Amino acid sequence: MPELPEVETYRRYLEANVLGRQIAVVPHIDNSMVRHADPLALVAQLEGSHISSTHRHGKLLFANLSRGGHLVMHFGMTGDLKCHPPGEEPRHARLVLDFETGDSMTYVCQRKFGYLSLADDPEEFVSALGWGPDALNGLDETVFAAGLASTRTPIKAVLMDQRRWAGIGNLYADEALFQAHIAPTVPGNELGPRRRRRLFSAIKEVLRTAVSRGANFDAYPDGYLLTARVPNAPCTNCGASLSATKVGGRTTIYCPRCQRR
DNA sequence: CGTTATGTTCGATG
DNA sequence: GCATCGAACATAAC
Repeated sequence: MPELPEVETYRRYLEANVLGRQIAVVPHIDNSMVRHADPLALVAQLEGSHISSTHRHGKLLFANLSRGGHLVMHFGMTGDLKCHPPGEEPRHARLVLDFETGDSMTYVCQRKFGYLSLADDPEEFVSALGWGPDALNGLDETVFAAGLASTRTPIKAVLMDQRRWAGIGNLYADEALFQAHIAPTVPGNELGPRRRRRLFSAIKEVLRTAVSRGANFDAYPDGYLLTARVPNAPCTNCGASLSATKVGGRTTIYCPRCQRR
C-alpha cells in the first residue's frame, strides 16, 4: 500500500493512535531491515520514548522520538502499520512496539523491500538519498516544467523518478496520466505547456483526492482508473478496452483512445 | 512449474 | 553524462 497517499494515511494513523504514548519495550525487530543505522541504537532510542510528532516526505515516514532522533520507515511494496493487542503480532512483523498503556503497534513488511532507520534530521536524510521535493506539498510548476523539459524518457518513468520529485509510484502515475489524457510513453520533453499544466493539475488533484479518501480505492470517485485498473476493462471515460504494456519496467494500464501521444 | 506484485538500486550496454 | 534494459532483493498468491 505504499505510495504517497498510503504513507500519508499511515502518518495520520500514527498521529491518531500512537502520538504521545510511551514505548515500554521493543519485543521484536528484524535487524536485516535496518539501514544506515545500528539496530541496537535504534531500539535504544525507541525504548522509553514517545512519538512527539510525525513527518512525511514522498514515500518516507518519520516519527520524532522524545529521547532524540527520528524513526524512519520506508514501506517498499508491501509495508503496513497496525495497532493490536500485545502478543498478537500480525504476520511478517518486522518491528513491534509495546506501549506502556497496554497495546502494541507493528510495522509489517512481507517482501522486505522497505527499510527502517534512525535519523537526526528528516530533511538531511531525504537529501542524502538525493530525492526531490514532496510531490504533494513541495513540488511547484517551475520545477515540474524543468524536470520534463530536460529528458526524452517516457513521461511515466519521469513521474516515478524519486530524484525529480518524491511520492509518485506505479499506480498513481497511471492515474494522473489517465486523468490528464496523456499516453504514458510520450517523451517528457514533447509535452507542451498546455498538456504539462494539465498533467501538473492532475497529479495534485489525484494525490489530494486519494489522501482525502484515506487511500481507500473503493472510495475513489467514479471515473478513476484505480477503481478498475485491469487489462481489457472498459475505460470509465470512453468505454474502449484498456491496454496493458510495460513502461519504465513496470506494468502500465492506460486507455489507447483517450490518452494521446 | 511460471507469472505477477503499490519499490529501489546496480550493472551492462549503447 | 545520458538513456535503456534487465536482474536483483524476499515472499506470497494465483
